[in-house]
Amino acid sequence: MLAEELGLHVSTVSRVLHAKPDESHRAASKATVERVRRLADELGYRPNPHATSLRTQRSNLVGVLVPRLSDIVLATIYEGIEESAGEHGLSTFVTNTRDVPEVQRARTDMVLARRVDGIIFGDAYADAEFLREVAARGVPFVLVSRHAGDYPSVTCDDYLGGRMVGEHLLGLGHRDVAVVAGEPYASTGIDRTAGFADAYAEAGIEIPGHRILHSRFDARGGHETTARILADGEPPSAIFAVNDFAAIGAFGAVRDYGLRVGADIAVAGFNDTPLAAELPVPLTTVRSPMHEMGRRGIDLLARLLQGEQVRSERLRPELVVRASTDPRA
Amino acid sequence: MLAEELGLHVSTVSRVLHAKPDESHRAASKATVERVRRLADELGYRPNPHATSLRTQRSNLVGVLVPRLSDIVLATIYEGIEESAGEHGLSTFVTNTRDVPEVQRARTDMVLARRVDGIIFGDAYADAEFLREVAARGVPFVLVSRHAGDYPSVTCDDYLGGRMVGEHLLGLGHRDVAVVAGEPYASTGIDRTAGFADAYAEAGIEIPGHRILHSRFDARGGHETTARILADGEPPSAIFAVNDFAAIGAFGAVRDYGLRVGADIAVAGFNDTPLAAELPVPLTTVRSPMHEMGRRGIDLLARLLQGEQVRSERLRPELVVRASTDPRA
DNA sequence: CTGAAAGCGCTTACAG
DNA sequence: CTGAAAGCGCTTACAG
Repeated sequence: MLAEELGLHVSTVSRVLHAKPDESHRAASKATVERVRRLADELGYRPNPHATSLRTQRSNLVGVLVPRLSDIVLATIYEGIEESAGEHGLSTFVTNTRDVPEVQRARTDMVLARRVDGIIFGDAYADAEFLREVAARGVPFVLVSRHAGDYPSVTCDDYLGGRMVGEHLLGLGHRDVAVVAGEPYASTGIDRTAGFADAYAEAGIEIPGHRILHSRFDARGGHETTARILADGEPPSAIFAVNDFAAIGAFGAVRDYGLRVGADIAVAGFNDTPLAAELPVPLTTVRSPMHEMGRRGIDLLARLLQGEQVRSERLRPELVVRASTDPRA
Repeated sequence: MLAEELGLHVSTVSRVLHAKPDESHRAASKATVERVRRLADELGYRPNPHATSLRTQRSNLVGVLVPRLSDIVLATIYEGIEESAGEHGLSTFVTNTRDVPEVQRARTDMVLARRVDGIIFGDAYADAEFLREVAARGVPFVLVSRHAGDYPSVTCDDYLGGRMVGEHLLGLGHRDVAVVAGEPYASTGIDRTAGFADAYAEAGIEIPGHRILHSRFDARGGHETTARILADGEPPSAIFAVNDFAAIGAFGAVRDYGLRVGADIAVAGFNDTPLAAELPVPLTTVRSPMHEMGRRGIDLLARLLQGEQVRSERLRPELVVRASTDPRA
């Protein structure tokens, strides 16, 4: 440690630098404390975190696994995580797993090899199979975006969001509707679809199985799946895509089919990404607190690392009506 | 190190684990090598990287600074970086700087405090002022996406891309055009605008200053700036927005103004993000090799860390014509 | 009030 | 062929 031009022992300096403001007197004399502090920030001294980790057996590092960072939803959640991590004295690093189980496993091993104190999974499979293994290894972790099993998670109330869309479309008189439902292993798509279907069921309308199709979460996935829906007999009068990208892909498919979004067929998405409002036909969608989800996620993990008990959180969504479902909007 | 149930000294084990396949005989006897290796992967042994870093004075860590990860362009570049980093035995971590100089400085300090071996900047200011400081500190770094000064960089040939759009619009007969030019400090926007303007200049058309407006790089920025262009006298017949998000924002502004993209006014973007093709009016844009940029960026840095000399790379863009400029497309 | 020792888990040059 | 020592930069309980 460079601060030995003070003629002090490392241990003294270390003590000073670690003392809480109010008990610095236990570390060294007032004069010494003063000198150490001054030189430290004059030199911009920063303890070597590798040495600290080695010594304290705590890295203050957390690994974050996401399906892909190029998905703006996850990127935004990660921004929240990173932002709040600093406030807890934690450093984070993200990695993409593309929702591929072998990659999830490999990346988990990688972050563990880097001796993280905990993990945030943004790519949980609803079956929680892999998570059980991780839990069995005693690794502290938290889920964001998707929930699974009883593991601590911070999610949007996706079921409620799906209901909101269902009730909205019902209110507009749509009775023949279809769902671009996302991947079958993600609680987001599952819950949004369930909430939507339940709203219809309560109105006495059972959405038939062939109207609910799984899909990838990106624009191309939404396009392909919507094209299949449109190719299947009479087109529905409304489509609920469980995220905005899939909805934008639905726009493309509707366009190719020769129909106009909003005028001929209603389309709704989910997440209210920044693009939704800017589309030529603005997209009706459900605002989910992505940033907040990230912040709360790391907060939860920080508390877990302190040994506290934590409870899952479910954040409230909000319906945003635009012209893609309601021309008057 | 746990592998001492072999009854061997740590140093022997370490030697074995670090020997290249062909010279393992210099590390230990054949039998010992065998035993060590077997137990190591039976136990999934992974050396503690903090200890290794401390000892070797090399962290194999690289810090990546980007304006924001929720910008799909940067997120995709980062995916390329992360992918290729593994092949070089490097680990990366990203952080957002929001293009704010104080944040860039703070985050640079932060990654340095974590003892990275090098940095990749995706947020370089064209004036290179801050980069000169970093270089003066002797930190190895590489730029991606934007270039600045003579520092090693991997970028798209943005000037050429801008030219391509200019020539395309000229070919379609557009003479009164406007540019949503992006932030004045980013080489991407600067070069794309310059290439575009030069194409027009060579055709004898000087684009007037009030037709070239700076803007934020996101959808809202594109919207606001386009609205200003449209409010300023007779609308141009075509708009070049220097990235796809700004172009999508331009879509929104054109729509609000009561015009139709493609039919009444041509709009072109840049980057060919996955959404471009899916828009209700598909977007003409320039494909830039984002993923590849990331891969090459970390390759360059890896070579720099080996002490090699490196040269900047400029990757070739490709024009993708769609209906937003050409209804026949 | 301050120093000195021990030790976190490695790697490397050296000794035997 | 293998062991033992030194040391990377810290922190912490202990001694004086």
